[in-house]
Formats: sequence, C-alpha cells, structure tokens
Amino acid sequence: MRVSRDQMATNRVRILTEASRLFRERGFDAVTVSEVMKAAGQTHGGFYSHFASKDDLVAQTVAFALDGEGETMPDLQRWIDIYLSPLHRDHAGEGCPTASLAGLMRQQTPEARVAMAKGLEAQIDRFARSLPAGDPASRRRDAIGRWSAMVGALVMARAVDDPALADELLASTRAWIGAAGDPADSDISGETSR
Amino acid sequence: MRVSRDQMATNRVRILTEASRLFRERGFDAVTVSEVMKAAGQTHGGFYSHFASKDDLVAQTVAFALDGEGETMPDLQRWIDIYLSPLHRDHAGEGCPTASLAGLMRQQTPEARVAMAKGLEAQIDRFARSLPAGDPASRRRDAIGRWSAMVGALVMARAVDDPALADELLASTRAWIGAAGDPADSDISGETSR
DNA sequence: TGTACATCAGTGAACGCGCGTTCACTGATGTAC
DNA sequence: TGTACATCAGTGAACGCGCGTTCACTGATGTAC
Repeated sequence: MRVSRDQMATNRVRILTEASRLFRERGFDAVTVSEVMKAAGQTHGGFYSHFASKDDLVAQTVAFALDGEGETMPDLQRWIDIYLSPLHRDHAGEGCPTASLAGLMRQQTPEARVAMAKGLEAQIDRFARSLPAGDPASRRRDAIGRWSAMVGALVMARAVDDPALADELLASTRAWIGAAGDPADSDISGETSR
Repeated sequence: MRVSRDQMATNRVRILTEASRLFRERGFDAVTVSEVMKAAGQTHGGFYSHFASKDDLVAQTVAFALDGEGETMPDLQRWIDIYLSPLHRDHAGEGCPTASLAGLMRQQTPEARVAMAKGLEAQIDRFARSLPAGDPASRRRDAIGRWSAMVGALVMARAVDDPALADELLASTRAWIGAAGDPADSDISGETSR
C-alpha cells in the first residue's frame, strides 16, 4: 500500500544505506536486488518505485557512499593508522567505499564512474587540506601519493589468503608513508609512533 | 574428436592465456565460460575436459597470470614509469594482473586467494631485490610502500570517468614515490626525470 | 611394424537455476471541492 | 473541516533471459598384441 512522502524518502535512504553496506562487503554482482530490498525491510517488487534499474542503484549508491565520507580529518595520523588497520581490512562493509569499490568500477555505467570521480576528487581535496604544510600543489601531490598507497595496500591486503602477508602490507605501508614524502612539506614524518 | 596429449596441453595454455586477458579486461563475472572457450578457438562443452568448474579456471588463471610476471627489473625507474602510464591504464587486458584482479579477489575461492598471495609475495620480492641499496628489511618495506602506491593509483585511475583526474593520479603518484622513501636507502629519488 | 580396440578431447544441443524486471493488485495517502 | 475520489508505494507471483553445467555423440589418439 501507499506510504507517505516522508516515509518513502526514509525508505529510499534505507535502501541506499543497505546497498552501500552490501556492495562494499561483497561487490555489485554478488548482491541481488532482492537481497538489498530484504535488508531494507521491503520486498523486491517495490524496488522500481525508487530506482530505474540495478545499474541506477549502483550509480546512486556510489554517490551516496562517497558523499561526505570522512568530512574532516582533525587527526590525520590517527585516521591513517585506523585506515591501515587489520580491523578495517576485515570489515569492508563498514569501511572505505573507495577501497571496496574502486576495483569494481571499470565495468560500471558512466554515471557510476562519474560519481566515483567526484568522490575521489573530494577525498583528495580533504586529504590535501589536512596536510599541515607546503604549497597547495605539493600538498595535493602528497595527498595523492599517500592516498594511492593506502588504497593499494588495503586492496591487496584484502585480496590474499595469508594473514601474515596482509598484516605486513598494512604495517609496512603505514611505516613507509609515515617516513616518505618531501620532509620539508610535511610534519607527519616524525609522527608514526602516535 | 580426441586430440594428442601435446595438442591438449597447448589448448589448455591457450584457454588460460585468453582467460587471463579477458578476466583482466572485464573481471571474472562479466566473462563467460563460452566466451573464454570461443576466444581459445573451442566450443564451451570441452571446457570441462580441462577444468572442474569456472571457479577452478579462475584460480588457475590467477596463478597463471601472476606466475613469472616481470621476471626481472633491470631498469626499475623505467618500469615504474611504464606502469604508471596512461597506456597501461587504458590496456588492462595486457597489463598488470594485480591491478586488474586484486580488487575482485575478496569473493573468490581460497585457492584463488592463495594464488594471489603467492603472486604478490613474488612480486614484492622481485621489487625489493631491484632496489639498489639498504638492508633487506628496509628494502622490503620500501618495495611494499611503492608497490601499494602504484597499484592504488592505477586502480583509482581506471575507476573514474575523468581523464584529467586519472592522469593526475598517475603522474602525481609517479612523482611522489620518486621523491619518497628514506633517501639513504635508495638512489631512485633523483631519477624522476628519466 | 601392423592391426584391432579402447580411450577420451572436443562438439553442440539441452537442462535448470537464479537473476533482473514486469505486472495486476491492495489500500493508505494526497487532493479537489 | 469533512467527504469522495484519484494516485501510487509497496506486495508477491510470474516471466524470460543468460549463465554454468551436463550429456550423448564423434572420431582421432594411444595401446595391447
């Protein structure tokens, strides 16, 4: 039966929230429309009142998941440490959407890929603004380099059935990006023990 | 009709070769068994003379694709420059299997994930041995840090519909890992203009 | 070496399952007066 | 404000397509003698 406009908006957000979690956990293909709707407390038929297709859901979920992700970074080093932790590696469903979804975007629609580009751009911008020193260009380059290493390390750590190697990938990358970069442009270098 | 043992071995390698290319290009799910067999010059029915299932093909293809990948790295900086080039970004089918497949491994069988771990371990080892200076532990940490940044940058560059951002991700990461790392442990730092 | 027979790699039609999507229906919401 | 009616969010059965997999069959390969 029909629900109120407010209720419908609430339901839509719930679908996106559950889709975001499920997609991050298991990827776009392995998660079915029925499964998302069930997790959101509805039946699958109602899906098409909210989205034109599964591809549409994917695109809107990517935008939703990356929007406002980590609004501020008051303590950059702590954020990096948490990002490169075994806990984050083992909980993809609640973790960084970029690390979970970037590797799956190649075959997605242009809409979804545009959403990913916007999310990445915003993330890089936040990261660069959180760096304490240096001119804008070198901060941005620094942010891209560190962000690439963090995403790459997490993706690889999740790809292997070898906890020791996975742990090493995270720990070594954490140490490396702490020690790396142009020392004149950053005061993170010495903070790896925080 | 039956073929000779030699011919069968040749056919098997051809299936793995085509599967490796197709999987890197479009992922495991989007590529069908029939498509792989057609690319290998056979019909789909014969697939099960070579592999127990599609999952088995995936596991064996991961092992095949990562085996002996980039045996030696005589010119490390040149290899890094090629790796982080738009050409590599735009030709995933002929490119690095780690960058194409690592993001897809979370839902794969233990066999496939073990193959990925072995391949990664070998790759890190080759990378570390190609670094010119430093004690083994710091060389290995250096290799992991740079390798993470390279894989992460390529994965993100391929995930977005924004050529300018994709180019920037590659170029900035290239510059950053060239300038990064403990300068005492590496002579790559000054070679970014090569 | 030659012959007879068993083996089995490869063929292509068929099967069955799960998926995204559609559709007739329900009944509360929203609106016109 | 109250009433009558139109709208449409959500339900759940059904559809149809594509996929991985199976199977009866073919005929060259490999082997026993």
